[in-house]
Amino acid sequence: MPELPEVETTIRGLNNYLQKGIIEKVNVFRADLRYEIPSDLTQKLKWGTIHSITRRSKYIVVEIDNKNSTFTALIHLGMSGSMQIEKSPTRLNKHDHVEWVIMTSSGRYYLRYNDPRRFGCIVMQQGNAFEVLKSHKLTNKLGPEPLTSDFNSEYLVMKIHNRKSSIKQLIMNQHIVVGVGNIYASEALFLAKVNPHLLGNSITDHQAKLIVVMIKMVLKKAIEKGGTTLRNFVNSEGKPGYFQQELWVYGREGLLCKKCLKVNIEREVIAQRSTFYCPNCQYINKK
DNA sequence: CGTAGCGCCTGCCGGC
DNA sequence: TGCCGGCAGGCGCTAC
Repeated sequence: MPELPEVETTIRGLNNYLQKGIIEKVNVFRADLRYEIPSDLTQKLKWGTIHSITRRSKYIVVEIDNKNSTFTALIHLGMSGSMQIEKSPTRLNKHDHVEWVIMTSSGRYYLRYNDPRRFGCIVMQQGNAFEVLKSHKLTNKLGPEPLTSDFNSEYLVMKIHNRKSSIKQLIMNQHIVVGVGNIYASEALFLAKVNPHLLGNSITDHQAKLIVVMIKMVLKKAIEKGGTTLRNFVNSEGKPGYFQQELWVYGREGLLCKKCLKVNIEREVIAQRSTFYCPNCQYINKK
């Protein structure tokens, strides 16, 4: 579920409360997520200090110092995950799988990992965040962050110019650029006026420039709005995002295009994922 | 190497 | 009311 803006919103919330916190206890209620949570996680993290909470791609990256060693946890929210902070040990919600009890200078907090579908994961490896991201199988082949200058149109053209997949699939490919998921892929292509069916090898330099600009723009605006809440995404303080009000095409099948006001938004399945576009604004010019 | 398809799992919604 | 199909913000694995 969460794409880059929702994960970014989540880590900003966590950093508001948990900086330099000490992990007093870890409770694992259910370990069978995408990968089994290692059974020594509890013991290894106990009395560790949270050194940093950052984001890489859609992973929440938590670096923890403990005695003479450093560990880094990579937390992925999958399709339906979220993290929430409670100020008191309230009753657990359904699908709360892990809880960290964290003591900070402003008090004790209960951080819960909730994930109904359990497509998310929590993995941990010895080393600091940089070392683990560079070496871990899940993160060592990731493409550039979309909001950095490493992601530019020259790079994108280089990665897609000989690809036969659709541009929609390519911008969702985390080896090409990270963070773009199913909502923001449709939105960015709409803003760039590029039809999602177009193949990578047919994208012009001009279109690549627009795609890059629009990916950056849509992600930045979504972060400002606290992300998109379709069903149940809430940030770490339990509040929803507000970007769904600004969506041009996602989830608007059969509704009038808000830009051209001429035709209805269409939904088609591309690579097993719902794809929304305006057949007028994103018309394919066949020569 | 690139591409296509499957499967992991729970919940919700609409139609009958 | 209940059952069933379809759908859901991700991504790794496999086969070709």
